Amino acid sequence: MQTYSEALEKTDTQVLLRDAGLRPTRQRIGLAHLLFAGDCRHVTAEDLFAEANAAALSVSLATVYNTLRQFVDAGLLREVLAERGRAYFDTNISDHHHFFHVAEGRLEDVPADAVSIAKLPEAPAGASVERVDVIIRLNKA
Amino acid sequence: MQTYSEALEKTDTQVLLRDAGLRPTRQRIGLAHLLFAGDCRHVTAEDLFAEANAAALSVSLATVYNTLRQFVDAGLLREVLAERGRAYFDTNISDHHHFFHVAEGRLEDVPADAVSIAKLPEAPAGASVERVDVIIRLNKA
DNA sequence: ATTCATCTTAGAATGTGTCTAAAGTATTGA
DNA sequence: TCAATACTTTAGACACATTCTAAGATGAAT
Repeated sequence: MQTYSEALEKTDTQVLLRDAGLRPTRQRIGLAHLLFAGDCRHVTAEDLFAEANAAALSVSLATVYNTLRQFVDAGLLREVLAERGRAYFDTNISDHHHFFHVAEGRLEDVPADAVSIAKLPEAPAGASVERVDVIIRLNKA
Repeated sequence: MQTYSEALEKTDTQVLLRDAGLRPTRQRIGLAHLLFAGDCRHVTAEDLFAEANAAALSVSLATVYNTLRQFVDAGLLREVLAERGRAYFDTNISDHHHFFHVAEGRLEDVPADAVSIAKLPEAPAGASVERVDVIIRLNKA
């Protein structure tokens, strides 16, 4: 049995997936639900895989990787590179920046209006700016 | 036979290493020479390994990795994370930022004075800012 | 020269992520 | 509703960058 609000959320998730050009399969719905249900989050593929298992969502690790990549390509997620050899996925796709707690390997959002970039160089000839990533690396005080 | 200027450079490299608390071994001297002889550069471990081989410097891949890490720890190099699964090492350790040409997988320096960050958030309690990385991601125009 | 700590190395191991090909599932059209 | 079709999922193999291990080599100090 599911509640009315859960049913609504599932429906919303299906619309989200369809709008992104992705078939709403059981796995994608479940993963999207885990990712987008609560507040904004920063997860690794392994994190999400573990969460899915814990939530009794049967999904393979390969599908978690495939799905994360599809969500990034569809603009539902943003990939953040903060640490050697591991990708983080951020459910907050609005314009913003990041703190990275080096010792803990943890990302934290910095609202766009907390950083002001007063001057940026021109893109070199033949190139255009896709995005400006600002990562503020933090140590223990 | 080596020229006077090469001898001087080798000596300088040895001083550099000693000052960094690293024994000036044949491998470290050779790699430092490759890295710091010319202009500022952005290399991967494999790049440097290939270059060493081409220069008839006998060194193992493990040593290239070890050495790059030691140079980063000693502040002689800066590690730049711009691409999933691969680390770049920048011989320019002065305060500056980067363009990243996504299609080519290539980094390009942006002088510090070409970017002006007018406002930055406070570090969260218990943390202090180690560095602010700005990466301007570029696509083909 | 001898000794000792440090360094290098080959090869194994790890960790993250991708690929393959076979079986499963959603969608479409009759 | 039922095939037919196209897309998905999956286990397991694979690829790649990087680190580890332990044994031999080298540099530094006496």
